[in-house]
Amino acid sequence: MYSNMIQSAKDQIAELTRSAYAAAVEAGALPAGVETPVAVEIPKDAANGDYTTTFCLAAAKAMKKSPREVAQILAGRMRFEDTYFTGVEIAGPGFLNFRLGEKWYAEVLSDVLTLCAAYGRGNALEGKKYMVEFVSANPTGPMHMGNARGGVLGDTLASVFEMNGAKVWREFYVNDAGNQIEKFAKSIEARYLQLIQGEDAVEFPEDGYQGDDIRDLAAAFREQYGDNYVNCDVAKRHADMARFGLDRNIPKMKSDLARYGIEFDQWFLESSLYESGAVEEAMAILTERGYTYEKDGALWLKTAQIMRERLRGEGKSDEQIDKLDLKDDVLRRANGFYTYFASDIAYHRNKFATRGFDKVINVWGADHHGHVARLKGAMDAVGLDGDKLDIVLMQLVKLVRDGETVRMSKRTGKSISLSDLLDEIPVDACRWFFNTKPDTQMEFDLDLAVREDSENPVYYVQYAHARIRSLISALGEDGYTLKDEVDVALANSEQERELIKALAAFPEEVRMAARDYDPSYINRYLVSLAATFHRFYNACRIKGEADDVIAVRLALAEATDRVIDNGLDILGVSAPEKM
RNA sequence: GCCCUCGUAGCUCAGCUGGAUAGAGCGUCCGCCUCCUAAGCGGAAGGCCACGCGUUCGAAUCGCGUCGAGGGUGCCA
Repeated sequence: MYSNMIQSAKDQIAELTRSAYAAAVEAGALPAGVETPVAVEIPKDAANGDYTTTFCLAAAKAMKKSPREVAQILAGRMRFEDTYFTGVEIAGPGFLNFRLGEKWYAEVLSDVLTLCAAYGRGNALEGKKYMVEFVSANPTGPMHMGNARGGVLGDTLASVFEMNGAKVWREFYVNDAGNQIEKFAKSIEARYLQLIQGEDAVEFPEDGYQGDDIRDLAAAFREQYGDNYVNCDVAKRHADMARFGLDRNIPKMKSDLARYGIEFDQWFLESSLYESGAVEEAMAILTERGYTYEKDGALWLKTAQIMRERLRGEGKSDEQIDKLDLKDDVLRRANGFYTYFASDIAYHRNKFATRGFDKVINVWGADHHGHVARLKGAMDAVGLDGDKLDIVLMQLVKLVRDGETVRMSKRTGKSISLSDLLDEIPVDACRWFFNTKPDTQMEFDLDLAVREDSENPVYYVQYAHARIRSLISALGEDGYTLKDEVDVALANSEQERELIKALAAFPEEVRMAARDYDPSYINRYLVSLAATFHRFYNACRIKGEADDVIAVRLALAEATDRVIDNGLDILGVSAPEKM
């Protein structure tokens, strides 16, 4: 059961317009064969109707008449019985403006109250198996602001897909293999030996991880194993130290993310791809398909050729492609180790070929953008469809306090980690603020996020919810509860009509958030819904009115509350009863 | 050099597949509680939509170019 009353209204106008055109052709008033699509919009100014179509402006030329003439002819042939509309008027250069009738308002209200928690759901992605892979932070150290933003964004995006009917899998890819793990092990090793033999006796690797967290791991390792690893096989020492570090870091990441309300269906280990032979297998397929070659002792992927094929498919000319200066990529280094790219190909092949996802969305930091096209191309090269993989790139987060950029934590003097942030900012505010449009650089105002007042949009929305709860309970004490039947015609003030229209918009916002991979539609919508409610609350009293007026206004308040609840639920922000 | 993202009010940002006088919040100024939560509401001021050319009935929106900001440019992940 779904409801999208905006879409329903638009569909009706398109239908009304098309049949009016057909009738006009029949009568010989307009030429046949004009296929201009009927675009339906909601005018910014309600004075121009509740809905409008620009069909006459767009089709006039092909019909060899002025837009207003076309409008005249069509308007005269529209029948509004059993539609949501009361009539049509011609305006401006040739707009057809339609006015909603009671039927539409009544259906919106009853849909919200009937569907309850399901109101807002859509079927655009019905039956689709989606994966959202996000955060996937390097397990060699603490997570940073970018991971926090990615975590919230990915989690909310996943919820948005679910609301549109998809079956969604949330996944964290753990880079527990390869070069950086070796570096991780060597860093712990150096700190461990330094603890025992003195700082100066052991040189710290030049490209090692400098953070205190590595020192802590080394100390903990020593506490557990004493000096046993001083004279030990180096390979074993590295392996055991890496294992030790990961076994501490990964649970920490899980618990840090859990503080943000983020839970994954799976933590997928990169190492498992090596253990299962999936990397070898993917490389074999690429080789078999003729996309690899060996040079300088390394195994290379013919990225330039693959990308050329892909870009040609997108309609790019050879000249444009030449300018890109495409280069091939190393899959297996001369030292015998596979690159990250190689395991990533195996990983994404696993997502599609082994696990059968229809669509995979990866949330990445914008600094990875150079990798996007290559990975899509590599999917083509292993015989899959790179277009099933979409990457959401997020720009960086800039923390601001007192109008100045903050790079370091006050407390630790280090770059601010995801858990540091939560020590300072409530989780609701974090989830709200990080859920911004991914492709814009984000300024996170620490002063604003902690403010518990009207300047903070989280509280503005939560306040609307709390206000409604208290209103409803006050009415309940007077014996007024939600009725099955109310007369929407009594809710005919401007504020009431606007509120119902706002309620009707929710499913459409949920749909667009999924379409554009941008869950911040929900944030903006909720602020606007809350504002519409506050205006209604101010203009329309409830207590003390006639019983049937109380009934319909109470229903409006209930419905608004329901929608705010559903919206906040998608965002993972709480909806307090009292504030 | 080349590629990606961005440039809209003092600040943070909306503006959907081109549509009617360019929107919101914050900040500034002026009002509104004997009455359901004033964490609210109403009003005022504030814009060459970076700039130029083009496409069209119509451009903040699409195309090309210039300038500016951030990111990337791969045997790192």
